[in-house]
Amino acid sequence: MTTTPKATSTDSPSQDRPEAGRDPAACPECGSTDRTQDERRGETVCASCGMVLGEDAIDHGPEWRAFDAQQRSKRARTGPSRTVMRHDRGLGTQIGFDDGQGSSQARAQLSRMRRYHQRATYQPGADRNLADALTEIERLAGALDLPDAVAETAARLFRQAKEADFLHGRSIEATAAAVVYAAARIHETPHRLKHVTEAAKADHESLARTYRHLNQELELPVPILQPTALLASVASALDLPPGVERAARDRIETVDPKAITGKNPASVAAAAIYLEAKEAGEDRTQAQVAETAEVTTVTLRNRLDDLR
DNA sequence: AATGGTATTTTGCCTGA
DNA sequence: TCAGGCGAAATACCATT
Repeated sequence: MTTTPKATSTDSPSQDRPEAGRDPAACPECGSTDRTQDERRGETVCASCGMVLGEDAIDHGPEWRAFDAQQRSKRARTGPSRTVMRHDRGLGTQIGFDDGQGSSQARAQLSRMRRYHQRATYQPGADRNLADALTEIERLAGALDLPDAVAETAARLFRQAKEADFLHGRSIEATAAAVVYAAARIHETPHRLKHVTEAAKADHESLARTYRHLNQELELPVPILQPTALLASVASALDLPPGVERAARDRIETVDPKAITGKNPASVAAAAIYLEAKEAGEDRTQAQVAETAEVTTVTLRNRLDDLR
């Protein structure tokens, strides 16, 4: 699930609120939401105080300008960007359909070439599997609302898995689901394995097993799930102001790691949110917080003890 | 009604046959 | 692939505010 900063959109923009940090889009230095782009340096700077808010912006546009279609086709030296989401990385050859001139014999030959080429491109076996898997990965990423970058990582992982002969004796579906889950973990886009299972064409059991093996075989760079990664979704689901989330983050970061390691990160996040909501006068009941974090009130209370 | 405590059961993960 | 062990979490039930 992507985070929706709901609170900011409902704030009336006409009202001047100088407190920094209230609005996550505001400049942390002076609170202004105005910003300018310095395209030469690739920086985003605050319009009122000049603080650099973002660096190394990537210019995705072409390095030339075209003023009409003719110029465009002349100046475009490249095809679409290579993508891991196509089984041939978008680099395939296609035989054109322009067979307007030439004998009927030549036309027939072209048509035959096209047909054979088509068959050769989608060769049965390996690439066929890959294409199927990529389709499934895209479908899952869509169903789970995952960003494109995650889907691309998933696709890359699947290629890796294939290279490593991981697929032998395993279902495409389970592996596809496993790489999607792995990619979500790698990108710290919190997603419960349970949710992936629901969207996947594989049962929880085999998915978990496949993921575990995948993790071992490819030695995936999966970071351990930090409670802080879950704060945003919990806070926004409870309609809490951004300040609560920030305070909760601080609290988790300053607590003795020994107190919370090995504990369900969702429960830690829930406890921090509960405490800070109360602190901010935005009381939520334990039951409410526990429910949104998908833990029980008992667990929540245990984490409250750990945090205080 | 919300919070907090406790005993017991369930669950998930790991390990080693 | 299975059993067994383990800690964490859930469940059920209680008391206190």
